[in-house]
Amino acid sequence: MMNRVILVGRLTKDPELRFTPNGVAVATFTLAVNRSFTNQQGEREADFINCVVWRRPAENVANFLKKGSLAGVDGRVQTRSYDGQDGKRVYVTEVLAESVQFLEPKGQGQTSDRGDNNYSRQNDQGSPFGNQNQNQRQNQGYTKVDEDPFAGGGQIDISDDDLPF
Amino acid sequence: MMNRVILVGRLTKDPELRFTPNGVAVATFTLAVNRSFTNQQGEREADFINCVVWRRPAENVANFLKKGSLAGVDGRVQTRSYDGQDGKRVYVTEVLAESVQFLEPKGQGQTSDRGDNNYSRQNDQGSPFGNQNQNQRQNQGYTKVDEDPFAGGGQIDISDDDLPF
Amino acid sequence: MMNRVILVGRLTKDPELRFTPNGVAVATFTLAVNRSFTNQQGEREADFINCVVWRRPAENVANFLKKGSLAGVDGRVQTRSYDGQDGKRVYVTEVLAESVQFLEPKGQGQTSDRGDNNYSRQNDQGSPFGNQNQNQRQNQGYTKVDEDPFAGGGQIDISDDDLPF
Amino acid sequence: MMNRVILVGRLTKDPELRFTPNGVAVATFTLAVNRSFTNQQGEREADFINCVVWRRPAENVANFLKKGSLAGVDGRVQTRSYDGQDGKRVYVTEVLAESVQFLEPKGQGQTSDRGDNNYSRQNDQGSPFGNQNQNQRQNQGYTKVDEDPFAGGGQIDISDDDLPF
DNA sequence: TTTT
DNA sequence: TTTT
Repeated sequence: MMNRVILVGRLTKDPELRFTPNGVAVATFTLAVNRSFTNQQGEREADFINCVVWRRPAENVANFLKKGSLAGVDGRVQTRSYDGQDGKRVYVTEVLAESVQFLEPKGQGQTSDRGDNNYSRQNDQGSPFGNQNQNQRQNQGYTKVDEDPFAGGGQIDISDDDLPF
Repeated sequence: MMNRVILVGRLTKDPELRFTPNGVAVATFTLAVNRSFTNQQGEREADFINCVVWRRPAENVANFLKKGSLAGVDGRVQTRSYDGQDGKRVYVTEVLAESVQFLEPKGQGQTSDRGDNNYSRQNDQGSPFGNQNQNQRQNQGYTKVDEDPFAGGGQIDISDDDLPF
Repeated sequence: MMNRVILVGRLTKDPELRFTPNGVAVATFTLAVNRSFTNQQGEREADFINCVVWRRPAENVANFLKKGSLAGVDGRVQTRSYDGQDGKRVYVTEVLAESVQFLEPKGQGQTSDRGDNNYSRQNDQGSPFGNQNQNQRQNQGYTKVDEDPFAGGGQIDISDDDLPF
Repeated sequence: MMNRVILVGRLTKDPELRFTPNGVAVATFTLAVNRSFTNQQGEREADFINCVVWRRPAENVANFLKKGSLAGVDGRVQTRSYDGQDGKRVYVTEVLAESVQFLEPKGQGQTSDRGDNNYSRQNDQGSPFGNQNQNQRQNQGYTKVDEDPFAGGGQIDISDDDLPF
């Protein structure tokens, strides 16, 4: 079994940083990756790929990337599911970034690599995108770190069972 | 911009082969890729990744792979969206397989590689999964190739605008 | 069998463009890819990876990349061997670039993708690095395209048998 | 900077397991990866790619893989150089395997993944292939683990400076 | 015999 | 509901 994804693209908006109840950082962002070919209408389309990154690299992403930043992701494809508000199961496919590379001219040389720390690969999992997948409108309960990461209730909807502790 | 995915896993069920109104073959299948680590409960989970493949390799997939087959995929992450039956937009992330490798002991050496043909990369796109992502139960309108690939109305819900003609 | 390489790094010097006797363009360059970790001495090392690219993308590489350019490569690992001048066999491992991405701020959006053309994957092979691997000092017989690509004798030391004709 | 390689192929011979003076295991093997296309003569060629793997996965490789085994490698391209016996510098390009997947029917589910341990990515480096690259004939000074891994002098020609201690 |  |  093998599972490897490499992406280079631009953030569609600022990354979102959240924390689990245990204080583990997790950042989410969407990469727009322009296709190398044009469609029937001669337009160059893009894929908009949701990415998740945990711990130290998550903090680096939040600190160094913003809307429009060029970034590279090395990670795996991850699937999960949850019960939607209308009662039916929703399936989500996203990219778990194991390392994130900052490719902006000024940010060059910056790396956000989980290989720099001591966390085992087992740690990188979970579902920091809200239970709405690409629909993150009702995330108002979550706290972005640059606002108040430890604010009461500023938590992510991941049970501790899914977390690396 | 770069976008590359490599997967090795097993088909969760037989692949589905369909044809566009213009007779272009497209196969869909889901790969179960076991994770290399265990979760909090010590269980080894898997990711279930939807894959799409077009034209000649699609036919090879339909002919040589079945539920449980070990296969490798080299392709890209692709996103698309459609209007769900409840009126809200549904976002889908899947893998566009550019080549599929048959890794079964007997099938070794078999390849389904889009590089063997003359189609440009522009051709490989579209959305052969029904409009339900991992929920393909109501695909009754589509024709599986091993039933009657050219049956009247046996078509895929892709507008011709999305197709390589 | 699967074989996929993705690199992002900087050209160590200007790419070299040559032509086969049949006029097929081939460019070679070396990517310096900084490692994401430091060595025992706390220094960040790099890998210097030889890359080869054929035809249209080769010309794009020669036209748009130069020493220091940030570039992404999507390709395969390729090995070949030849008889060295001292009579013993020399083994070479390099990267056959199937597409090259220009990641410089000004060059953004520029792509050199073999998927844009009609060449089959079979075409991308051969050994445009001189028979000296990383030692290209005696390339004086080869003609760079911006000098005179079709000058008499301005050829690459590849037999026609290795070429896509 | 990004550097990722994924290979699936067969071992050309039994892997070789050695130990550094500090007792760190390192295995080397060559993967034959058949190309997906044929050459001018209609023959299907292969690339013969040298791979290196460290520590626990190295021991798993030595224990579970042998000549002819189907294996998958996820790693990076690594270059190094050394002074050849004739005084000139020799440059080597090989694959540093970060995880190795056993794809044999019986070995399925077996994984040799460095993500299962606590070693940081910094640890995975060095040059366990003899100083002859693809020419490993005079390795008689190294000790294969299944002979006597801790025999006096059974060491690898890596200075401690290159090792993770 | 190397890039920023 | 998207990036340059």
